[in-house]
Amino acid sequence: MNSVLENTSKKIGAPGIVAEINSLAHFIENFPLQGEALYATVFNRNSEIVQTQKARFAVANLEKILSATFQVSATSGFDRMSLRDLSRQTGMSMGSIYSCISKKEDIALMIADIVRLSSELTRQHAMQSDSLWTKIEQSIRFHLYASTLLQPWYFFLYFETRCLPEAQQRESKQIELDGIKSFEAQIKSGVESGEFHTEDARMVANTIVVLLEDWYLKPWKTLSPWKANISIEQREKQINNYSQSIIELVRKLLAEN
Amino acid sequence: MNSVLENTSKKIGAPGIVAEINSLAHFIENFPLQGEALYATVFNRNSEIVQTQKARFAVANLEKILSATFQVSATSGFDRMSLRDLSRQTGMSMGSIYSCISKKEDIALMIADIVRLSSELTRQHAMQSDSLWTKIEQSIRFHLYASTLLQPWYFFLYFETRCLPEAQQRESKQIELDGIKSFEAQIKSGVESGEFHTEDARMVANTIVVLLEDWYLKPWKTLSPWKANISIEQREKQINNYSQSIIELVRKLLAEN
DNA sequence: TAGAAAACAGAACGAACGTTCGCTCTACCC
DNA sequence: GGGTAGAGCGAACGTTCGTTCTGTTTTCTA
Repeated sequence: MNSVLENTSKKIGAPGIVAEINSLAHFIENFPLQGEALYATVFNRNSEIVQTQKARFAVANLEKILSATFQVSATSGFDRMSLRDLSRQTGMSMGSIYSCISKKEDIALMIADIVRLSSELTRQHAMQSDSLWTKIEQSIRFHLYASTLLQPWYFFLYFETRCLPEAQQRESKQIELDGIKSFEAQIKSGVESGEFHTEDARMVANTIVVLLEDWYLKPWKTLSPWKANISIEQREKQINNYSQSIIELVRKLLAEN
Repeated sequence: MNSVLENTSKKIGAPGIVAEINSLAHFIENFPLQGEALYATVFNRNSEIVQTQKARFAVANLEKILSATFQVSATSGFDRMSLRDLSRQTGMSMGSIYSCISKKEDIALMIADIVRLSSELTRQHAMQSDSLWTKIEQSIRFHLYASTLLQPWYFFLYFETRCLPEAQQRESKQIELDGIKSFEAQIKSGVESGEFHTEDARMVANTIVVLLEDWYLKPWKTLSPWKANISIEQREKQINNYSQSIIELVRKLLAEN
Protein backbone atom coordinates (compact mmCIF):
# COMPACT_ATOMS: atom_id res chain seq x y z
CA MET A 1 0.00 0.00 0.00
CA ASN A 2 2.30 2.74 -1.12
CA SER A 3 -0.23 4.90 -2.91
CA VAL A 4 -2.98 7.05 -1.52
CA LEU A 5 -5.31 5.40 -3.98
CA GLU A 6 -4.73 1.97 -2.63
CA ASN A 7 -5.93 2.01 0.93
CA THR A 8 -9.06 0.13 1.73
CA SER A 9 -10.71 2.75 3.89
CA LYS A 10 -11.26 4.62 0.64
CA LYS A 11 -10.12 7.93 1.99
CA ILE A 12 -7.99 9.80 -0.47
CA GLY A 13 -5.02 11.93 0.30
CA ALA A 14 -3.46 14.70 -1.73
CA PRO A 15 -4.23 14.09 -5.41
CA GLY A 16 -1.36 13.47 -7.72
CA ILE A 17 -2.33 16.10 -10.24
CA VAL A 18 -0.08 19.10 -10.57
CA ALA A 19 -1.57 22.53 -10.49
CA GLU A 20 -1.46 24.06 -13.95
CA ILE A 21 -3.28 21.96 -16.48
CA ASN A 22 -4.51 23.55 -19.64
CA SER A 23 -5.04 20.83 -22.18
CA LEU A 24 -6.46 17.34 -22.44
CA ALA A 25 -3.02 15.96 -23.30
CA HIS A 26 -1.60 17.51 -20.18
CA PHE A 27 -4.51 16.22 -18.12
CA ILE A 28 -3.96 12.73 -19.42
CA GLU A 29 -0.34 12.86 -18.35
CA ASN A 30 -1.38 13.57 -14.79
CA PHE A 31 -4.67 11.77 -14.35
CA PRO A 32 -4.07 8.58 -12.39
CA LEU A 33 -7.25 6.72 -13.37
CA GLN A 34 -6.33 5.39 -16.79
CA GLY A 35 -5.16 2.23 -18.47
CA GLU A 36 -3.77 -0.51 -16.31
CA ALA A 37 -3.36 1.81 -13.33
CA LEU A 38 -7.10 2.36 -13.34
CA TYR A 39 -7.83 -1.33 -12.90
CA ALA A 40 -5.01 -1.66 -10.39
CA THR A 41 -6.78 1.05 -8.42
CA VAL A 42 -10.05 -0.82 -8.65
CA PHE A 43 -8.28 -3.89 -7.34
CA ASN A 44 -6.53 -2.15 -4.48
CA ARG A 45 -9.53 -0.17 -3.33
CA ASN A 46 -11.78 -3.24 -3.36
CA SER A 47 -9.57 -5.95 -1.97
CA GLU A 48 -12.39 -7.17 0.27
CA ILE A 49 -14.72 -7.54 -2.68
CA VAL A 50 -12.36 -8.95 -5.28
CA GLN A 51 -11.85 -12.67 -4.80
CA THR A 52 -8.81 -13.09 -6.97
CA GLN A 53 -5.68 -12.57 -4.89
CA LYS A 54 -2.89 -12.26 -7.36
CA ALA A 55 -2.85 -8.72 -8.74
CA ARG A 56 -1.68 -9.90 -12.14
CA PHE A 57 -4.82 -11.99 -12.70
CA ALA A 58 -7.14 -9.66 -10.88
CA VAL A 59 -6.22 -6.58 -12.87
CA ALA A 60 -6.51 -8.35 -16.20
CA ASN A 61 -9.85 -9.91 -15.32
CA LEU A 62 -11.30 -6.75 -13.84
CA GLU A 63 -10.48 -4.98 -17.07
CA LYS A 64 -12.25 -7.67 -19.07
CA ILE A 65 -15.27 -7.75 -16.77
CA LEU A 66 -15.74 -4.02 -16.45
CA SER A 67 -15.19 -3.32 -20.14
CA ALA A 68 -17.71 -5.99 -21.06
CA THR A 69 -20.15 -4.60 -18.51
CA PHE A 70 -19.98 -1.18 -20.15
CA GLN A 71 -20.47 -2.64 -23.60
CA VAL A 72 -23.39 -4.87 -22.75
CA SER A 73 -25.23 -2.69 -20.28
CA ALA A 74 -24.94 0.49 -22.33
CA THR A 75 -27.77 -0.63 -24.57
CA SER A 76 -29.85 -2.85 -22.35
CA GLY A 77 -29.02 -1.87 -18.79
CA PHE A 78 -27.25 -3.64 -15.96
CA ASP A 79 -30.27 -5.69 -14.88
CA ARG A 80 -30.79 -7.15 -18.31
CA MET A 81 -27.14 -8.07 -18.63
CA SER A 82 -26.85 -11.67 -17.49
CA LEU A 83 -23.63 -13.19 -16.27
CA ARG A 84 -23.84 -15.50 -19.24
CA ASP A 85 -23.73 -12.45 -21.51
CA LEU A 86 -20.74 -11.33 -19.52
CA SER A 87 -19.13 -14.73 -19.86
CA ARG A 88 -19.61 -14.68 -23.61
CA GLN A 89 -18.35 -11.12 -24.00
CA THR A 90 -15.26 -11.59 -21.83
CA GLY A 91 -14.44 -15.11 -22.98
CA MET A 92 -14.27 -16.09 -19.33
CA SER A 93 -16.19 -18.98 -17.80
CA MET A 94 -18.71 -18.58 -15.03
CA GLY A 95 -16.16 -19.97 -12.63
CA SER A 96 -13.56 -17.42 -13.66
CA ILE A 97 -15.94 -14.55 -13.23
CA TYR A 98 -16.92 -15.76 -9.79
CA SER A 99 -13.32 -16.30 -8.82
CA CYS A 100 -12.89 -12.58 -9.45
CA ILE A 101 -16.08 -11.15 -8.00
CA SER A 102 -18.47 -12.64 -5.49
CA LYS A 103 -21.76 -11.00 -6.53
CA LYS A 104 -23.05 -9.33 -9.64
CA GLU A 105 -23.73 -6.21 -7.60
CA ASP A 106 -20.00 -5.95 -6.84
CA ILE A 107 -19.44 -4.81 -10.38
CA ALA A 108 -21.71 -1.83 -9.90
CA LEU A 109 -20.14 -1.03 -6.54
CA MET A 110 -16.65 -0.89 -7.98
CA ILE A 111 -17.72 1.37 -10.80
CA ALA A 112 -19.51 3.72 -8.41
CA ASP A 113 -16.42 3.87 -6.24
CA ILE A 114 -14.17 4.92 -9.11
CA VAL A 115 -16.53 7.63 -10.29
CA ARG A 116 -16.74 9.05 -6.81
CA LEU A 117 -12.97 8.97 -6.54
CA SER A 118 -12.59 10.67 -9.88
CA SER A 119 -15.07 13.41 -8.95
CA GLU A 120 -13.30 13.99 -5.69
CA LEU A 121 -9.88 14.14 -7.33
CA THR A 122 -10.86 16.60 -10.01
CA ARG A 123 -12.84 18.84 -7.70
CA GLN A 124 -10.14 18.97 -5.03
CA HIS A 125 -7.58 19.80 -7.61
CA ALA A 126 -9.57 22.54 -9.28
CA MET A 127 -9.81 24.17 -5.86
CA GLN A 128 -6.06 24.75 -5.91
CA SER A 129 -6.40 27.64 -8.31
CA ASP A 130 -6.05 31.04 -6.73
CA SER A 131 -8.62 33.23 -8.42
CA LEU A 132 -12.35 32.65 -8.14
CA TRP A 133 -12.98 32.66 -11.84
CA THR A 134 -10.12 30.28 -12.52
CA LYS A 135 -11.51 27.89 -9.94
CA ILE A 136 -14.82 27.79 -11.76
CA GLU A 137 -13.18 27.52 -15.14
CA GLN A 138 -10.84 24.76 -14.01
CA SER A 139 -13.64 22.85 -12.29
CA ILE A 140 -15.54 22.82 -15.56
CA ARG A 141 -12.56 21.80 -17.66
CA PHE A 142 -11.37 19.09 -15.29
CA HIS A 143 -14.81 17.64 -14.97
CA LEU A 144 -15.12 17.45 -18.74
CA TYR A 145 -11.69 15.87 -19.08
CA ALA A 146 -12.32 13.25 -16.42
CA SER A 147 -15.84 12.43 -17.55
CA THR A 148 -14.59 12.05 -21.10
CA LEU A 149 -11.82 9.66 -20.17
CA LEU A 150 -14.20 7.72 -17.91
CA GLN A 151 -17.37 8.29 -19.93
CA PRO A 152 -18.73 4.74 -19.63
CA TRP A 153 -18.15 4.83 -15.89
CA TYR A 154 -19.91 8.13 -15.32
CA PHE A 155 -22.74 7.10 -17.63
CA PHE A 156 -23.15 3.80 -15.84
CA LEU A 157 -23.33 5.32 -12.40
CA TYR A 158 -25.99 7.78 -13.49
CA PHE A 159 -28.28 5.22 -15.03
CA GLU A 160 -27.66 2.29 -12.75
CA THR A 161 -27.68 4.02 -9.40
CA ARG A 162 -30.91 2.23 -8.66
CA CYS A 163 -29.10 -1.12 -8.76
CA LEU A 164 -27.07 0.00 -5.76
CA PRO A 165 -27.95 -0.30 -2.08
CA GLU A 166 -29.92 2.66 -0.80
CA ALA A 167 -27.03 4.10 1.16
CA GLN A 168 -25.00 4.30 -2.03
CA GLN A 169 -27.92 5.87 -3.85
CA ARG A 170 -28.06 8.65 -1.31
CA GLU A 171 -24.32 9.11 -1.58
CA SER A 172 -24.54 9.56 -5.34
CA LYS A 173 -27.22 12.21 -5.00
CA GLN A 174 -25.11 13.92 -2.37
CA ILE A 175 -22.22 14.15 -4.78
CA GLU A 176 -24.38 16.04 -7.24
CA LEU A 177 -25.66 18.33 -4.51
CA ASP A 178 -22.11 18.95 -3.30
CA GLY A 179 -21.11 19.85 -6.83
CA ILE A 180 -23.86 22.43 -7.02
CA LYS A 181 -23.05 23.80 -3.58
CA SER A 182 -19.39 24.12 -4.47
CA PHE A 183 -20.10 26.19 -7.57
CA GLU A 184 -22.73 28.17 -5.70
CA ALA A 185 -20.32 29.08 -2.92
CA GLN A 186 -17.74 30.35 -5.35
CA ILE A 187 -20.28 32.36 -7.28
CA LYS A 188 -21.68 33.87 -4.12
CA SER A 189 -18.32 34.98 -2.83
CA GLY A 190 -17.64 36.46 -6.25
CA VAL A 191 -20.89 38.36 -6.03
CA GLU A 192 -19.95 39.69 -2.60
CA SER A 193 -16.59 40.89 -3.83
CA GLY A 194 -18.24 42.55 -6.81
CA GLU A 195 -16.47 40.30 -9.31
CA PHE A 196 -19.68 38.59 -10.42
CA HIS A 197 -23.22 39.83 -10.82
CA THR A 198 -26.22 37.57 -10.47
CA GLU A 199 -29.30 37.36 -8.32
CA ASP A 200 -29.59 33.60 -8.50
CA ALA A 201 -26.25 31.97 -7.76
CA ARG A 202 -27.95 28.69 -7.08
CA MET A 203 -29.50 28.59 -10.52
CA VAL A 204 -26.24 29.41 -12.27
CA ALA A 205 -24.49 26.69 -10.28
CA ASN A 206 -27.21 24.22 -11.12
CA THR A 207 -27.00 25.09 -14.79
CA ILE A 208 -23.30 24.38 -14.84
CA VAL A 209 -23.79 20.99 -13.23
CA VAL A 210 -26.54 19.84 -15.58
CA LEU A 211 -24.54 20.97 -18.60
CA LEU A 212 -21.59 18.96 -17.34
CA GLU A 213 -23.80 15.91 -16.89
CA ASP A 214 -25.20 16.37 -20.36
CA TRP A 215 -21.74 15.87 -21.80
CA TYR A 216 -21.31 12.27 -20.71
CA LEU A 217 -24.97 11.31 -20.69
CA LYS A 218 -25.88 12.28 -24.23
CA PRO A 219 -22.92 11.65 -26.49
CA TRP A 220 -25.39 11.24 -29.33
CA LYS A 221 -26.34 14.89 -29.37
CA THR A 222 -24.89 16.41 -32.49
CA LEU A 223 -23.65 19.03 -30.09
CA SER A 224 -20.77 16.71 -29.39
CA PRO A 225 -20.64 13.99 -32.02
CA TRP A 226 -19.10 11.06 -30.27
CA LYS A 227 -17.12 8.44 -32.07
CA ALA A 228 -15.65 5.51 -30.26
CA ASN A 229 -12.06 6.03 -31.32
CA ILE A 230 -10.98 9.43 -32.44
CA SER A 231 -7.55 10.91 -32.00
CA ILE A 232 -6.66 12.79 -28.88
CA GLU A 233 -6.28 15.96 -30.93
CA GLN A 234 -9.84 15.71 -32.22
CA ARG A 235 -11.21 14.86 -28.82
CA GLU A 236 -9.30 17.81 -27.41
CA LYS A 237 -10.98 20.07 -29.93
CA GLN A 238 -14.40 18.67 -29.04
CA ILE A 239 -13.92 19.23 -25.36
CA ASN A 240 -12.49 22.68 -25.88
CA ASN A 241 -15.49 23.66 -27.95
CA TYR A 242 -17.92 22.46 -25.35
CA SER A 243 -16.05 23.82 -22.35
CA GLN A 244 -15.67 27.18 -24.09
CA SER A 245 -19.41 27.15 -24.72
CA ILE A 246 -20.15 26.54 -21.08
CA ILE A 247 -17.58 29.05 -19.89
CA GLU A 248 -18.85 31.76 -22.22
CA LEU A 249 -22.37 31.04 -21.06
CA VAL A 250 -21.39 31.29 -17.42
CA ARG A 251 -19.39 34.44 -18.07
CA LYS A 252 -22.46 36.05 -19.57
CA LEU A 253 -24.60 34.90 -16.65
CA LEU A 254 -22.18 36.42 -14.17
CA ALA A 255 -21.57 39.65 -16.09
CA GLU A 256 -23.04 42.97 -15.11
CA ASN A 257 -26.58 43.24 -16.38
CA MET B 1 -63.81 7.84 -31.84
CA ASN B 2 -65.00 11.36 -31.29
CA SER B 3 -61.75 12.86 -30.01
CA VAL B 4 -58.54 13.54 -31.79
CA LEU B 5 -56.81 11.78 -28.96
CA GLU B 6 -58.59 8.55 -29.53
CA ASN B 7 -57.59 7.41 -32.96
CA THR B 8 -55.36 4.42 -33.18
CA SER B 9 -52.98 5.73 -35.80
CA LYS B 10 -51.69 7.96 -33.05
CA LYS B 11 -51.69 11.08 -35.14
CA ILE B 12 -52.93 14.06 -33.24
CA GLY B 13 -55.03 16.87 -34.59
CA ALA B 14 -55.45 20.39 -33.31
CA PRO B 15 -54.77 20.37 -29.57
CA GLY B 16 -57.60 21.22 -27.29
CA ILE B 17 -55.73 23.85 -25.35
CA VAL B 18 -56.81 27.42 -25.83
CA ALA B 19 -54.23 30.06 -26.57
CA GLU B 20 -53.73 32.24 -23.51
CA ILE B 21 -52.68 30.23 -20.51
CA ASN B 22 -50.87 31.97 -17.72
CA SER B 23 -51.23 29.85 -14.63
CA LEU B 24 -51.05 26.25 -13.57
CA ALA B 25 -54.72 26.32 -12.59
CA HIS B 26 -55.62 27.53 -16.03
CA PHE B 27 -53.40 24.93 -17.65
CA ILE B 28 -55.05 22.19 -15.63
CA GLU B 29 -58.46 23.30 -16.88
CA ASN B 30 -57.35 22.81 -20.45
CA PHE B 31 -54.88 19.96 -20.34
CA PRO B 32 -56.56 16.80 -21.59
CA LEU B 33 -54.18 14.24 -20.10
CA GLN B 34 -55.40 14.09 -16.52
CA GLY B 35 -57.50 11.93 -14.23
CA GLU B 36 -59.78 9.43 -15.83
CA ALA B 37 -59.50 11.03 -19.25
CA LEU B 38 -55.79 10.28 -19.19
CA TYR B 39 -56.37 6.56 -18.81
CA ALA B 40 -59.20 6.64 -21.31
CA THR B 41 -56.70 8.12 -23.74
CA VAL B 42 -54.24 5.36 -22.95
CA PHE B 43 -56.96 2.84 -23.66
CA ASN B 44 -58.12 4.40 -26.89
CA ARG B 45 -54.66 4.95 -28.30
CA ASN B 46 -53.57 1.39 -27.50
CA SER B 47 -56.59 -0.66 -28.38
CA GLU B 48 -54.42 -3.21 -30.17
CA ILE B 49 -52.27 -3.71 -27.12
CA VAL B 50 -54.88 -3.65 -24.37
CA GLN B 51 -56.58 -7.02 -24.04
CA THR B 52 -59.55 -5.91 -21.99
CA GLN B 53 -62.35 -4.86 -24.31
CA LYS B 54 -64.83 -3.06 -22.12
CA ALA B 55 -63.64 0.48 -21.57
CA ARG B 56 -65.07 0.57 -18.07
CA PHE B 57 -62.83 -2.26 -16.88
CA ALA B 58 -59.87 -1.34 -19.00
CA VAL B 59 -59.64 2.25 -17.79
CA ALA B 60 -59.87 1.27 -14.14
CA ASN B 61 -57.27 -1.47 -14.50
CA LEU B 62 -54.89 0.62 -16.57
CA GLU B 63 -54.98 3.22 -13.82
CA LYS B 64 -54.14 0.59 -11.23
CA ILE B 65 -51.39 -0.99 -13.31
CA LEU B 66 -49.72 2.22 -14.41
CA SER B 67 -49.89 3.84 -10.98
CA ALA B 68 -48.39 0.75 -9.40
CA THR B 69 -45.69 0.66 -12.07
CA PHE B 70 -44.65 4.22 -11.21
CA GLN B 71 -44.59 3.45 -7.51
CA VAL B 72 -42.62 0.24 -7.73
CA SER B 73 -40.22 1.09 -10.53
CA ALA B 74 -39.35 4.54 -9.21
CA THR B 75 -37.01 3.04 -6.67
CA SER B 76 -35.91 -0.19 -8.26
CA GLY B 77 -36.41 0.23 -11.99
CA PHE B 78 -38.75 -1.41 -14.45
CA ASP B 79 -36.64 -4.53 -14.95
CA ARG B 80 -36.51 -5.29 -11.26
CA MET B 81 -40.24 -4.83 -10.89
CA SER B 82 -41.75 -8.30 -11.23
CA LEU B 83 -45.33 -8.87 -12.24
CA ARG B 84 -45.80 -10.38 -8.82
CA ASP B 85 -44.83 -7.05 -7.29
CA LEU B 86 -47.33 -5.47 -9.60
CA SER B 87 -49.96 -8.00 -8.59
CA ARG B 88 -49.38 -7.26 -4.93
CA GLN B 89 -49.39 -3.50 -5.39
CA THR B 90 -52.53 -3.39 -7.54
CA GLY B 91 -54.42 -6.08 -5.69
CA MET B 92 -55.03 -7.73 -9.03
CA SER B 93 -54.19 -11.34 -9.78
CA MET B 94 -51.65 -12.36 -12.38
CA GLY B 95 -54.49 -13.41 -14.61
CA SER B 96 -56.20 -10.05 -14.33
CA ILE B 97 -53.07 -8.19 -15.25
CA TYR B 98 -52.65 -10.39 -18.30
CA SER B 99 -56.25 -9.94 -19.27
CA CYS B 100 -55.44 -6.23 -19.50
CA ILE B 101 -52.00 -6.27 -21.11
CA SER B 102 -50.32 -8.98 -23.13
CA LYS B 103 -46.67 -8.37 -22.31
CA LYS B 104 -44.79 -6.59 -19.57
CA GLU B 105 -43.18 -4.39 -22.21
CA ASP B 106 -46.62 -3.08 -23.18
CA ILE B 107 -46.68 -1.07 -19.98
CA ALA B 108 -43.55 0.81 -20.99
CA LEU B 109 -44.87 1.31 -24.52
CA MET B 110 -48.08 2.93 -23.30
CA ILE B 111 -46.21 5.27 -20.99
CA ALA B 112 -43.83 6.29 -23.75
CA ASP B 113 -46.76 6.99 -26.03
CA ILE B 114 -48.41 9.34 -23.55
CA VAL B 115 -45.24 11.29 -22.89
CA ARG B 116 -44.68 11.77 -26.58
CA LEU B 117 -48.27 12.90 -26.99
CA SER B 118 -47.95 15.33 -24.12
CA SER B 119 -44.71 16.78 -25.48
CA GLU B 120 -46.29 17.19 -28.87
CA LEU B 121 -49.41 18.85 -27.47
CA THR B 122 -47.57 21.36 -25.33
CA ARG B 123 -45.03 22.26 -27.97
CA GLN B 124 -47.58 22.68 -30.71
CA HIS B 125 -49.63 24.87 -28.50
CA ALA B 126 -46.79 27.08 -27.36
CA MET B 127 -46.13 27.77 -31.04
CA GLN B 128 -49.43 29.57 -31.28
CA SER B 129 -48.07 32.64 -29.53
CA ASP B 130 -47.30 35.52 -31.83
CA SER B 131 -44.08 37.02 -30.54
CA LEU B 132 -40.81 35.16 -30.54
CA TRP B 133 -40.08 35.78 -26.92
CA THR B 134 -43.55 34.71 -25.85
CA LYS B 135 -43.14 31.49 -27.79
CA ILE B 136 -40.00 30.68 -25.85
CA GLU B 137 -41.52 31.71 -22.56
CA GLN B 138 -44.68 29.72 -23.18
CA SER B 139 -42.74 26.66 -24.32
CA ILE B 140 -40.87 26.70 -21.06
CA ARG B 141 -43.96 27.21 -18.91
CA PHE B 142 -46.07 24.63 -20.69
CA HIS B 143 -43.33 22.07 -20.53
CA LEU B 144 -42.98 22.62 -16.81
CA TYR B 145 -46.73 22.40 -16.29
CA ALA B 146 -47.11 19.20 -18.29
CA SER B 147 -44.04 17.51 -16.87
CA THR B 148 -45.23 18.36 -13.38
CA LEU B 149 -48.67 16.89 -13.89
CA LEU B 150 -47.16 13.83 -15.56
CA GLN B 151 -43.94 13.73 -13.56
CA PRO B 152 -43.84 9.95 -13.03
CA TRP B 153 -44.49 9.41 -16.74
CA TYR B 154 -41.72 11.72 -17.93
CA PHE B 155 -39.34 10.33 -15.32
CA PHE B 156 -40.13 6.78 -16.34
CA LEU B 157 -39.54 7.37 -20.03
CA TYR B 158 -36.19 8.99 -19.36
CA PHE B 159 -34.85 6.20 -17.21
CA GLU B 160 -36.47 3.20 -18.84
CA THR B 161 -36.00 4.06 -22.48
CA ARG B 162 -33.60 1.16 -22.67
CA CYS B 163 -36.44 -1.26 -21.92
CA LEU B 164 -38.05 -0.22 -25.18
CA PRO B 165 -37.46 -1.61 -28.67
CA GLU B 166 -34.66 0.15 -30.47
CA ALA B 167 -36.96 2.03 -32.83
CA GLN B 168 -38.70 3.59 -29.85
CA GLN B 169 -35.36 4.43 -28.28
CA ARG B 170 -34.39 6.38 -31.36
CA GLU B 171 -37.74 8.13 -31.35
CA SER B 172 -37.25 9.28 -27.77
CA LYS B 173 -33.86 10.73 -28.58
CA GLN B 174 -35.38 12.42 -31.59
CA ILE B 175 -37.92 14.15 -29.39
CA GLU B 176 -35.17 15.69 -27.33
CA LEU B 177 -33.30 16.76 -30.46
CA ASP B 178 -36.48 18.27 -31.89
CA GLY B 179 -36.98 20.19 -28.68
CA ILE B 180 -33.50 21.67 -28.95
CA LYS B 181 -33.93 22.44 -32.64
CA SER B 182 -37.22 24.18 -31.99
CA PHE B 183 -35.73 26.51 -29.38
CA GLU B 184 -32.66 27.01 -31.54
CA ALA B 185 -34.72 28.06 -34.54
CA GLN B 186 -36.64 30.64 -32.54
CA ILE B 187 -33.49 32.04 -30.98
CA LYS B 188 -31.78 32.24 -34.35
CA SER B 189 -34.60 34.12 -35.97
CA GLY B 190 -34.61 36.45 -32.99
CA VAL B 191 -30.92 37.04 -33.48
CA GLU B 192 -31.47 37.84 -37.15
CA SER B 193 -34.17 40.33 -36.35
CA GLY B 194 -31.96 41.94 -33.73
CA GLU B 195 -34.29 41.04 -30.89
CA PHE B 196 -31.83 38.62 -29.29
CA HIS B 197 -28.06 38.64 -29.03
CA THR B 198 -26.00 35.48 -28.77
CA GLU B 199 -23.27 33.77 -30.69
CA ASP B 200 -24.27 30.28 -29.69
CA ALA B 201 -28.00 29.73 -30.21
CA ARG B 202 -27.54 26.01 -30.08
CA MET B 203 -25.99 26.16 -26.64
CA VAL B 204 -28.71 28.39 -25.25
CA ALA B 205 -31.36 26.06 -26.66
CA ASN B 206 -29.61 23.05 -25.20
CA THR B 207 -29.36 24.72 -21.82
CA ILE B 208 -33.09 25.34 -21.75
CA VAL B 209 -33.83 21.74 -22.57
CA VAL B 210 -31.55 20.25 -19.92
CA LEU B 211 -32.94 22.61 -17.31
CA LEU B 212 -36.45 21.50 -18.22
CA GLU B 213 -35.41 17.87 -17.90
CA ASP B 214 -33.82 18.57 -14.56
CA TRP B 215 -37.21 19.59 -13.19
CA TYR B 216 -38.85 16.22 -13.48
CA LEU B 217 -35.71 14.10 -13.15
CA LYS B 218 -34.42 15.45 -9.86
CA PRO B 219 -37.34 16.33 -7.64
CA TRP B 220 -35.05 15.71 -4.68
CA LYS B 221 -32.92 18.74 -5.41
CA THR B 222 -33.67 21.32 -2.76
CA LEU B 223 -34.00 23.63 -5.74
CA SER B 224 -37.53 22.33 -6.07
CA PRO B 225 -38.51 20.49 -2.91
CA TRP B 226 -41.02 17.93 -4.03
CA LYS B 227 -43.68 16.61 -1.75
CA ALA B 228 -46.13 14.03 -2.95
CA ASN B 229 -49.29 15.95 -2.17
CA ILE B 230 -49.12 19.67 -1.89
CA SER B 231 -51.87 22.09 -2.79
CA ILE B 232 -52.17 23.44 -6.28
CA GLU B 233 -51.39 26.91 -5.00
CA GLN B 234 -48.09 25.75 -3.52
CA ARG B 235 -47.20 23.77 -6.59
CA GLU B 236 -48.03 26.80 -8.70
CA LYS B 237 -45.59 28.86 -6.64
CA GLN B 238 -42.88 26.21 -7.04
CA ILE B 239 -43.28 26.09 -10.79
CA ASN B 240 -43.42 29.84 -11.09
CA ASN B 241 -40.20 30.17 -9.15
CA TYR B 242 -38.42 27.70 -11.33
CA SER B 243 -39.82 28.93 -14.62
CA GLN B 244 -38.97 32.49 -13.65
CA SER B 245 -35.44 31.33 -12.88
CA ILE B 246 -35.09 29.73 -16.27
CA ILE B 247 -36.68 32.65 -18.07
CA GLU B 248 -34.47 35.20 -16.34
CA LEU B 249 -31.46 33.10 -17.17
CA VAL B 250 -32.44 32.88 -20.81
CA ARG B 251 -33.22 36.58 -20.93
CA LYS B 252 -29.73 37.32 -19.72
CA LEU B 253 -28.22 34.92 -22.22
CA LEU B 254 -30.07 36.61 -25.07
CA ALA B 255 -29.47 40.18 -23.92
CA GLU B 256 -26.97 42.50 -25.55
CA ASN B 257 -23.49 41.79 -24.20
C1' DT C 1 10.74 -30.41 -10.24
C1' DA C 2 7.40 -31.80 -6.71
C1' DG C 3 3.67 -30.16 -4.31
C1' DA C 4 0.63 -26.68 -2.71
C1' DA C 5 -2.23 -22.93 -3.87
C1' DA C 6 -4.75 -20.29 -6.87
C1' DA C 7 -7.29 -19.74 -11.21
C1' DC C 8 -10.33 -21.67 -14.42
C1' DA C 9 -14.01 -24.55 -16.59
C1' DG C 10 -18.69 -25.64 -17.09
C1' DA C 11 -22.33 -28.71 -15.35
C1' DA C 12 -25.72 -28.41 -11.84
C1' DC C 13 -28.93 -26.07 -8.52
C1' DG C 14 -32.78 -23.74 -6.58
C1' DA C 15 -35.25 -19.56 -6.91
C1' DA C 16 -37.71 -16.36 -9.46
C1' DC C 17 -39.09 -14.70 -13.71
C1' DG C 18 -42.74 -13.72 -17.53
C1' DT C 19 -46.37 -16.08 -19.32
C1' DT C 20 -50.21 -19.50 -19.98
C1' DC C 21 -54.02 -22.34 -18.89
C1' DG C 22 -58.20 -24.17 -17.16
C1' DC C 23 -61.44 -22.74 -14.36
C1' DT C 24 -64.97 -19.70 -11.77
C1' DC C 25 -67.65 -15.78 -11.37
C1' DT C 26 -70.63 -12.07 -12.91
C1' DA C 27 -73.27 -8.94 -15.61
C1' DC C 28 -76.01 -8.37 -19.33
C1' DC C 29 -78.93 -10.14 -23.38
C1' DC C 30 -83.12 -12.24 -25.44
C1' DG D 1 -84.14 -16.40 -15.91
C1' DG D 2 -81.21 -19.53 -18.32
C1' DG D 3 -77.27 -18.69 -21.65
C1' DT D 4 -73.09 -16.65 -22.68
C1' DA D 5 -69.21 -13.50 -23.38
C1' DG D 6 -65.78 -11.62 -20.98
C1' DA D 7 -63.39 -10.45 -16.62
C1' DG D 8 -60.96 -12.40 -12.81
C1' DC D 9 -58.24 -15.87 -10.60
C1' DG D 10 -54.03 -18.46 -9.09
C1' DA D 11 -51.56 -22.72 -9.76
C1' DA D 12 -48.40 -24.45 -12.99
C1' DC D 13 -45.21 -24.13 -17.04
C1' DG D 14 -40.84 -23.66 -19.26
C1' DT D 15 -37.08 -20.68 -19.14
C1' DT D 16 -33.41 -18.10 -17.38
C1' DC D 17 -31.38 -16.03 -13.68
C1' DG D 18 -27.47 -15.60 -10.08
C1' DT D 19 -24.83 -18.60 -7.75
C1' DT D 20 -22.41 -22.92 -6.25
C1' DC D 21 -19.81 -27.04 -6.74
C1' DT D 22 -16.56 -30.37 -8.32
C1' DG D 23 -13.00 -31.32 -11.00
C1' DT D 24 -8.94 -29.80 -13.93
C1' DT D 25 -5.26 -26.82 -15.30
C1' DT D 26 -1.98 -23.31 -14.43
C1' DT D 27 1.13 -20.77 -11.57
C1' DC D 28 4.07 -20.03 -7.85
C1' DT D 29 7.42 -21.53 -4.45
C1' DA D 30 10.92 -24.23 -2.14
